[in-house]
Amino acid sequence: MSPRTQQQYEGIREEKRALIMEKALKCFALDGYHSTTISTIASAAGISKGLMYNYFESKEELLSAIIKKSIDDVYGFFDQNRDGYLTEDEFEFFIRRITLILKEKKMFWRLFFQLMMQNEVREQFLRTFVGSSSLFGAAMNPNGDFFVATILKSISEYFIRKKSGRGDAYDPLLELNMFILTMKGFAVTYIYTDNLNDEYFNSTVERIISTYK
Amino acid sequence: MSPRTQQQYEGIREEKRALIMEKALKCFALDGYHSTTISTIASAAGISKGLMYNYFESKEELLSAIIKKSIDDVYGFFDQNRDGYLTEDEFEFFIRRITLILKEKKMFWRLFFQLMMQNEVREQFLRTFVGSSSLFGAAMNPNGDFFVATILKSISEYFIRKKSGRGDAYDPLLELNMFILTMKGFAVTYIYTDNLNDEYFNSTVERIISTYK
Amino acid sequence: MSPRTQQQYEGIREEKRALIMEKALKCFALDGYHSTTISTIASAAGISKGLMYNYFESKEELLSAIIKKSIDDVYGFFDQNRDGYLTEDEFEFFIRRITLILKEKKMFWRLFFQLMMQNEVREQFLRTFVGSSSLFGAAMNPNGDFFVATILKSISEYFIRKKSGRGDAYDPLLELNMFILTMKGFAVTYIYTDNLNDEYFNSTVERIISTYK
Amino acid sequence: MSPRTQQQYEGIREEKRALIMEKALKCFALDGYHSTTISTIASAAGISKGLMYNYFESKEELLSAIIKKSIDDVYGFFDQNRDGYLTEDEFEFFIRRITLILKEKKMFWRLFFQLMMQNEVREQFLRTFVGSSSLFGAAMNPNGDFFVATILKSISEYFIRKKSGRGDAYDPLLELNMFILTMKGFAVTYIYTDNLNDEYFNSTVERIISTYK
DNA sequence: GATGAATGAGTATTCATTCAT
DNA sequence: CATGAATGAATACTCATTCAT
Repeated sequence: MSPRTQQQYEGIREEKRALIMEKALKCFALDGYHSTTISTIASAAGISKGLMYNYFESKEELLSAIIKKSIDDVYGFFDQNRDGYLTEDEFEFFIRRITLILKEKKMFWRLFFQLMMQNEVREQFLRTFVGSSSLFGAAMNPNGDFFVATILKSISEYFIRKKSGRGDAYDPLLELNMFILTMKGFAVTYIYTDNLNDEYFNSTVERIISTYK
Repeated sequence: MSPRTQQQYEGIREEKRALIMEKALKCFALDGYHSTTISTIASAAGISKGLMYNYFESKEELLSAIIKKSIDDVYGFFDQNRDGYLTEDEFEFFIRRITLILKEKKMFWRLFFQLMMQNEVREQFLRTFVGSSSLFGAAMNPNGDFFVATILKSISEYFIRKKSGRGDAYDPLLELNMFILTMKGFAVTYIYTDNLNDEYFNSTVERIISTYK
Repeated sequence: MSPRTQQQYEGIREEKRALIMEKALKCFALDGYHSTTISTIASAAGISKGLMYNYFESKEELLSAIIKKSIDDVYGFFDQNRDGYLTEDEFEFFIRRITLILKEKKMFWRLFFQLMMQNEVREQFLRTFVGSSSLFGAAMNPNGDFFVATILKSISEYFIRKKSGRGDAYDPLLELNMFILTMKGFAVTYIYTDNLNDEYFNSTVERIISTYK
Repeated sequence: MSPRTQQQYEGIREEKRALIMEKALKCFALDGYHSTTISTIASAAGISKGLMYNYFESKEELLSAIIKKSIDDVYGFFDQNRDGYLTEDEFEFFIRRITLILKEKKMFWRLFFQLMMQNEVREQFLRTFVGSSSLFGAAMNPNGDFFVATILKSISEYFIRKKSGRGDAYDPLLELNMFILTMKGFAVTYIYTDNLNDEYFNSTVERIISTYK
């Protein structure tokens, strides 16, 4: 009889918001942002079309919210207090982390690559990246850099340090580049293969580690 | 009325068809298939909307035609009469070929990756791949294999042959896998970077060759 | 439970009803009936959307209630027991009254004109006017005439009486007509000017009086 | 068989555009802008909903186009080359002109008043009025004033000139004010009365002339 | 009484496709 | 062959109203 408390309402809202975002992410990732209708998402979340707009202002805002949350989640996977110096073990740990994130956030990465492939979207994304960053606020380091930049710097330094004790033929930046390409190729392969077996996944991870550590 | 006139007409028709496909490919690749309207393509090709339907039955058929032609073009880049045995020099040549195709057909690869990212499209694509193959008819070898499979087989054998004279630690299949991942990563990087400088491109190619040859 | 409590509830109810109507009138008048949402009104009144429907059956019924109350208020401004005979002083008083009502009920008049401009609404309004009059019940005279008619009759007779002692050129009905047009023009001007200064307002009133008294 | 010429297409477009604007104006004026749906207008114009958007970008743009055209039409009714000095006969002619425009453009004036009554719209309108004026470009005088201002100035001077030869009691600005109020009242009355008889209309015009000339 | 989550009918708008000329 | 006017099905979004709590 008595109305729900403020907290109950908050609870309902948060839960439903999360549910919608989860279902929408999956739809966007699998069928493409444009091919996914609000109706489809609503159905997937078991609610009416209208209610969608009680939680998100527009389809675009829903997308933004998903991206923001996902980036924050990804960020949360990394140890934010590290000093930036990578030991060999930390480098290995880093690779395992990345590949774990790939698995855990597979749908997000699908969406991410998909979006990166459309000029208009990518530019907006990168602008947000560099610009006001309200969208990626949480994904910033204390010094204001986007955390991806920080990580890249650490890895870069790792490869440069490895140079000492090797011949002149070893170019740390080319090595870094090869590492990145391999990781990217692995990511794309994993993300767009529907049923990649674990054995392949794991042995590839080990191979990457043994190659670049 | 005379055969010659008939032929001329055919020629003009083919030219216009090619023009439409070229413009459409660019639009699809840059803005996305769904975000590109028939009107936009018609404008880009300098013709009216209505005339589009004189050349292609539908937007989807236009897409199919583009894919088919592109695949045939790509196929044409490879020597179809080779025996399947790759020497070291042929392997190097193969890598250079692949990266050249990447450059020459950049827009197609963009479109290709974009399409692969949508379940429905990918499934249809793969079905066509395995099934009746009307779409990819030309891309078949005399023995009926899709040429990609043939190429993969050659490369696979190349890596296996390399094993002789190396220690047990060297696993040719893992090596092959790393090679493929690197190539894929390179492809994705190149395709989705708007102004990748030639120096980076070339030195990466050399690095890949020196690593995997 | 006790009668007093019951009464207190009634009192609170009436107060809240009045508050809602007041806020709604302002919103309707300023932004338009259709452009005003139930949510907006609820917010303005400091209550929830749902509670609105505890006080008014629908948006339309809310509008009806506002109109009815406003008309009754306007009616209350006039002396209902007058005999219908206007002296010169009473005529002057009448004009001052009208212009005062204009000020006091500015928002209502805005809404009123706005509604009169839509065919469907106007027709319904006029039907209610002539017909069962549930809406305007209170605004009726004991003899059943709508009070506007009564007032018009009095004024009409006032103008006719003025004729005696003037030349044939003076047509009382035309004079009445001019008076009404001027009043209407003044009303429209005042109602739709956001910050009309008092000086203009007052001197115009004096001018109207001196012209038509 | 041969396609329509450029001119034929232009002709069709202009005719249909005019038809849509005419029907839309009527709907907007009679039922209100918000209450009129695109479907209704399309039906009234005998075309499909979709075609509406071949001629106007949006409902709002349709409204803008109607207003612009109407204002230009109204402007065309006035002699733009007059010197600004009004003789008595010209003043009379001016009043007759105004009332004629009222008749000819009744629907537009209904719409105009309706729009003026909504805060948001009015402000935008007035901004356009004073500001860049792309909307009302044609309604400007060579010296850049909106023509309404020019006309008001002429009339104002007319009333001031009339003062010479009258007693001190005669205040030309108050007289001007009364004139404007009367005209406005007449306009509103005419515009919102569905079947105003001609006799009333004409005798009122004569009365206004004889009063203020 | 009070809340706001939930619904669904309705509205503006887009766009592939058709068709008269 | 060529044009662009015309159609209609689909889609994002709004908002009055209902209802469980």
